[in-house]
Amino acid sequence: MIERLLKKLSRYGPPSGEECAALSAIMTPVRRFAAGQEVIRQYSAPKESTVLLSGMMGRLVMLQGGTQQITALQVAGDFVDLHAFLLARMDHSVVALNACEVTTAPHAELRRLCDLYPRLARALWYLTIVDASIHRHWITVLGRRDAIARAAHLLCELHTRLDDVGLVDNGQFELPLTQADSGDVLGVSAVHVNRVIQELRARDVVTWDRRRVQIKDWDALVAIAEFDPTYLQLIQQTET
Amino acid sequence: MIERLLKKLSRYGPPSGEECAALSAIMTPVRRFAAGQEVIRQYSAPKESTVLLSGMMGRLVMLQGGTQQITALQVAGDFVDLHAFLLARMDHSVVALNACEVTTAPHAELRRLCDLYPRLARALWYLTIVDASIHRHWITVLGRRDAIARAAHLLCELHTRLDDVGLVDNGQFELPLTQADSGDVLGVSAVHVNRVIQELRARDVVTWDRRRVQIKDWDALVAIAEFDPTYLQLIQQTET
DNA sequence: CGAGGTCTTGAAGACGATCAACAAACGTGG
DNA sequence: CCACGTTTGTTGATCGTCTTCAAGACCTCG
Repeated sequence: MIERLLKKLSRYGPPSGEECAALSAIMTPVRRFAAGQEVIRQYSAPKESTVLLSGMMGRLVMLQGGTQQITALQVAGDFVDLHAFLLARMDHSVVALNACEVTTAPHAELRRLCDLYPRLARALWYLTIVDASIHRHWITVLGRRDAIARAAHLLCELHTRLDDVGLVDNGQFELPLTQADSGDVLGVSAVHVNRVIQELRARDVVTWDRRRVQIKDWDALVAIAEFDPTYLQLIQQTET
Repeated sequence: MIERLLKKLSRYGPPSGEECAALSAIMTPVRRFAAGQEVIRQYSAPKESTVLLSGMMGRLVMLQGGTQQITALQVAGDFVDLHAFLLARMDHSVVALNACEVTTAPHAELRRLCDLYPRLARALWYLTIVDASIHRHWITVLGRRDAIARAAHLLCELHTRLDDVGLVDNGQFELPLTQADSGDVLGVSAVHVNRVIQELRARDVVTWDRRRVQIKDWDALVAIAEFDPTYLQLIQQTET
């Protein structure tokens, strides 16, 4: 069930069969969420952490004045709120962007496993650190790049992350974000997202129609985004 | 020596005397850095992690075209690059913003302690998660707030974090950032930083002169920044 | 006292926000 | 299966924020 998660964990150092089995064993039955549903509520204090099995979710912060910001996107195999394992309260909500399947790991069980298997604990820790690396990267994207580079960057990142879990088909993948949602990710208005997409289309770099993206010129997209996937930490680590 | 760090760690759950002693014991002798010095080089693979004892540092990413972004500021007591413990390569450099004192913890020793003391491991993990929480918050600040709110937010955050380690004196603290540096934190040009500071001065909210900031109207500053310190996680956690 | 860094100011222009209106796609119920 | 309402996407016009460039003033430190 959680193969995709185990694959990500193995990037830090393959967990033993025993560790994999132990982690799999504490997972609760699959639950489903419809597009738009709130999976985790801001300010709540969950007693379990959620693994996304399929679909896409966003971490959403509501601001006064009705504006909102999506601080992260989660794809299949991500441990969506592993940080809640150690943090008292959620500082954001998590919403399903399309139909999603999840399973959860009770915090008490996680704690037991972390005490028992220090290397598994570090592999989980590692996941949260990769998350932080992605956050830092988006700080530079939002701080220093214009709208078209931001949009291109989003597509590059999602292409790479989705490809990693086998969800890219010939340069084509599902992007369940409306243009308004994309604006909340990129920190620009929905109208401007539209104009930027048109620009990308005009340059024959991508097509982006009805929640499906097709990359037509990867190199050009990478150039616009100044994309360097290092920060995604998709290469194998070696415990020194 | 690392009292400030231990205090931060204790927020997750007071480490035992044994854990504190063990952590203190692996720390290397104090090293000093001058303002402007590069403490950790981007793309390097450090074999030890750095604790900032005094001074302030910034995590800096260089971009093509000569622009740069500071993705985080570190204050006394911070474990500056604890994430490097688990990450193969630094995706950014760390520079001293004023005269700094540091000590370091060799990764091999850290690993040994984490195997030995699972609760200490979780407290360290917790530190990296608070870092990520701060990153997420800055994503919303950069994505959704204008320049004056960003500047006010920076001052609010630094006031709160510095106050936490006893470095605020009557609303006054040292901010060793030039206006150009501040621009690299806030994602705006140096010129605009200047204009925003003048606006804050004109509104009688702060004085900010020669690396010293004096908060004159905290409530007004908080209002401009829409500052809510929850994300800094400065309240005591309780392990459930 | 001179030199380099930092701060300040002005003017011009780019980028993106906002508002408003309409078109296209979607989904829901009759 | 169509009708209708709602959501999403598209376009144009106007306006404000912030960038860029350039120049001068002010510190600070050797």
